[in-house]
This record gives sequence, C-alpha cells and structure tokens, in this order.
Amino acid sequence: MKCKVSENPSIKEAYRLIEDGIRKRALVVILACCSASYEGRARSRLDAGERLIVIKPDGTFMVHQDRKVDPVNWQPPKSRSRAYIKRGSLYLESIRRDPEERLEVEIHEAHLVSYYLARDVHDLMVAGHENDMGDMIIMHPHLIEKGFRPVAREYAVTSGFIDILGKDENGSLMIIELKSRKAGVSAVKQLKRYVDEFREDRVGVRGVLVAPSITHDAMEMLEEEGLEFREIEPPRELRSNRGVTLDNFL
Amino acid sequence: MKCKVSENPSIKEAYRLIEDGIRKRALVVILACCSASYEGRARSRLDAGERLIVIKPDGTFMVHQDRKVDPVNWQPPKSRSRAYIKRGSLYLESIRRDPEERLEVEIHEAHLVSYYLARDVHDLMVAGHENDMGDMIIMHPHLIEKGFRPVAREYAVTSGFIDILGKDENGSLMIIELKSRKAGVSAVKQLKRYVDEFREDRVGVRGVLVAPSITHDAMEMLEEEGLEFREIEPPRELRSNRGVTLDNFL
DNA sequence: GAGTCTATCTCGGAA
DNA sequence: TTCCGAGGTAGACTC
Repeated sequence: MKCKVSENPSIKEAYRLIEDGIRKRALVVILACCSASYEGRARSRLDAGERLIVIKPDGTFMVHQDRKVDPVNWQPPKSRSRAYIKRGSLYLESIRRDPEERLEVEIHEAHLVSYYLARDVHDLMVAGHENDMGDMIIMHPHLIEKGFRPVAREYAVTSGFIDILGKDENGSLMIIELKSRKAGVSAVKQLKRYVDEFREDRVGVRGVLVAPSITHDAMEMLEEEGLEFREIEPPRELRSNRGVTLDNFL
Repeated sequence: MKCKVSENPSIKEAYRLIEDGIRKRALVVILACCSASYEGRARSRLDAGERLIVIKPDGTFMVHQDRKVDPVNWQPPKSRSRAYIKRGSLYLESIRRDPEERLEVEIHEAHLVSYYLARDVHDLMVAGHENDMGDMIIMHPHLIEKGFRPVAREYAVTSGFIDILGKDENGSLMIIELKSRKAGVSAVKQLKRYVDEFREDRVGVRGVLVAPSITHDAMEMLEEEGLEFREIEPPRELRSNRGVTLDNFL
C-alpha cells in the first residue's frame, strides 16, 4: 500500500495520519484551510485560506496558495516537522537549525490528508546551461571565429572570473563572456571590466560577448565600448560530456 | 463539495477527474509514477519516478520530487494545461507562450488524483526586506550616524541605483548600500563602483555598507577600499508603513 | 512589453 | 562549514 488517504478527517485522525506519514518518511500531502506564521531570516504572517501543504521525506515543508510557482511559506530540506494538538486545534510545526527558523501552520479544517511512500531514484537531465556553452566553444573554437584558440577557462582576475580567455589568429588576446540567456547591460559591463583590466597592461585586447540574443541597450553599449557580439545558442544535447577541460586540446 | 478524490483510478477516471478539475479552475493534486520532458528556455528529461504533480487555478504547473523545495519541472502562471490519452497512456501537457515552452508529463500509474476548489483571498504579510530597512533609515537617520541626512533614494547612476544618498554632519556625500542579509564581496564591489563614479568628480565621498552581518572576505575588501560597515538588522514589524518617501522629511 | 532588482531566493560546487 | 555564483531563477516594479 503506497498511498494512504483520509477525506474530511477529524482532528485526531488528521493528526495520526500526518505523524504516521512523517515517521515513515513519506510524501505528506494536505488540502486544508490554514493560517501560518514564520520567524527566522525574516518574519511573516498569513491569514486563513485554503491551501496545499506538503511535507517531503527530506524535511522540506511547503505551504502553497492557489497561485504562483513559489510556496507562500516553506522550510528547506533537513528541517524537522511535527504535528500537535493544542487547545483543540491541529498545528504543524517545522523547525530549522542554523539559521534558526520556525514555521507554524494552524489547520482550521482539513479536507484531505494523505501520504505517499514515493520512490524516486532519477535526477533531472538538463541541457542549455552556460557551462555547456563553454564546453561547446572549447571543443569547437571556430564558433567564435576562424583561428580562435582558447587558452584558459574561468581565468581569475581582480573583478571576477573570465569565462574563456584565448587568442585570435593574429595573436591578440580575446576575452569571452558567456551568457546562456539574452544578454543585458550588466553582461556588457562585466565584460568591459575584464577588458579594462587587461587594457591597462596592453592594447589590442578584444572583448566578445557570446549569447543567444542581446537587449537593445546592451548592444548599443557594446558598440560604444568597441566590444563584439557573437550570437550562439547554448547546446541542446541532454548528455553533454561533463568535465571537458582545456588539457584535451592544448 | 470542495474536494474530489479518487484512489488508484483507471486511466479514463484519472483523465476525467483531471480535466474536470482544470475546467473548474480547481487546485489539482496528483500522486503518480511519471516521467517528464521539457523544451523551452532550456531542455530537460526526467525518467520515471513517483512524484507529486500540482496544477493551480492560475495556470501554474509543477512536478515535485521527494526532495528539495523547488519543483523538478514546472510552468509559470498563465500556462495552459490539459490531459490527454495517447496509445493507451495518460499524458499531461502544459504550454506557455512567449517564451514558447512546453512540458509534457506521462503518467505511468496514478495512485491518487484529486482536486480542491480552494478559496484564498489573503496575501502574505512579511517584514525584513531591504526596502523596510531603507524606510527605517529614512525615518531614523541617526542609525547610520549622528548628523546623517538622507538626500535621495534609489538614485540612478551609470552602474545602477544607489539605495540611499545623503550627507554627513560635515556635508560630505555618503553613499549607502543596503543588504537585508549577510553581505558578501559582491555587495562591496557594487558599493565600490558607485563610490568610484562619484569620486571621479570630487573627493571625500564616503561609502557605507549597511547589513546585519558581513563575510570575512567582504570585510577585508571593504577596509582595503576605505569603505565603511554599519551593522543594522532589518526591521521586524509586520505592518510597516508602505510608501515612506523623502518628502515627509525634507 | 522589456529591463532591472530583490529574495526566508534555492542549489551546487569549491575553498 | 562558509562562501560564491548560476538559475528554465520567480516575482515585483519601473518605464
């Protein structure tokens, strides 16, 4: 029996089922009219409304309203949850240590209480990240331009890390800034800071912003600063080679 | 009847209940063994596992694993969801326009399908935001130091917005950077950029980072740059006056 | 609609 | 453990 369900349970029934589910490290799902108070990194109060409450086996606790992707109140994995009855009312409590945080939910009326002994071994396979773009460019440097040779990756400078450092066919230094989404002015500013740092030493340093697209304002600033743009889509293969390094090509 | 529930439904029963719930703009909650494919801003694939699926009245769609606060796959509010049966299997689909994104979930086995006609009019009341800190400092400038006078808020400069601009008792310009959480090196860099911009014009500009705490590295950088730190906790009152402006004090 | 910024951001990786 | 940066960030707000 993977699933246990109770419709419109009494307070005691709800209490027992929830405690049972937590103890068995099940996925506990509750539909209820509730209110919530949180105190920790911030402080919040949520008045009564009908919501979805979820307690996960890893200690995650969430209160979801009828809108938005984000929970309205929550606690992260490893929080300790329990149910208790006080003055005839059912409460849920989730406590986190370091930082000390406490979320208390008062259940005014439970419509559905259930738990689910979920088994889930798989992780998400995802493609289209900045890291994948870097891998792709290291493996296919001509995507930047003919004759481009990468020299270093995540190269540390005062103002941060240069995504890819390389040289063009004339031996001029090239600073590559990667963005996996549309690039804004902040990306241009970041690239400019890197280039300025190098230009102090020597001239002829090229700065290239690589992204699938760019905002209008960012393109204007880029041109003003004498920087370049390469339109490149992040790769879409789900099983990209992890751990591609420059060693393979130098 | 606020709640409708079916345990271990057949494919057709599950299909009908889910479509019914979506049409009635209910909160649809499903416990099922499923796999998922996403294509849009990125691309992802999730192999079979036992999960919680939620469809909200506002169009939000979520697939939750047995761990983590964030859903493993999701679509934002205003997405269009539907269920359908293809080659004897039950599928859920959620589509978003602009950007074009599609999430498809195949239900291999539904353990629990339910929907809940939730009513929830209340919004979260929360305290402890950066904005509240700004309000507090505008109302009590001496928290920065004796004689401090705020002059402008969200003051636009080339590299962004200065949280609070003011003058000390000697008439020297002060640039205040607020953080509601522990400040890191990025906050110091940000403050430094603002101060540098002003120092081009005139010397004697003071930069002050205001936060409840600061990382070790950030404090070192702050001292190197001749900037200052004020340890201030964000306010905890839940009903802070919204819309406090400088007009009330100048 | 596009751009910018905060967040109880969350989450993963590195020092 | 602490810290830093990426994210399909989400969500709020301004222009």
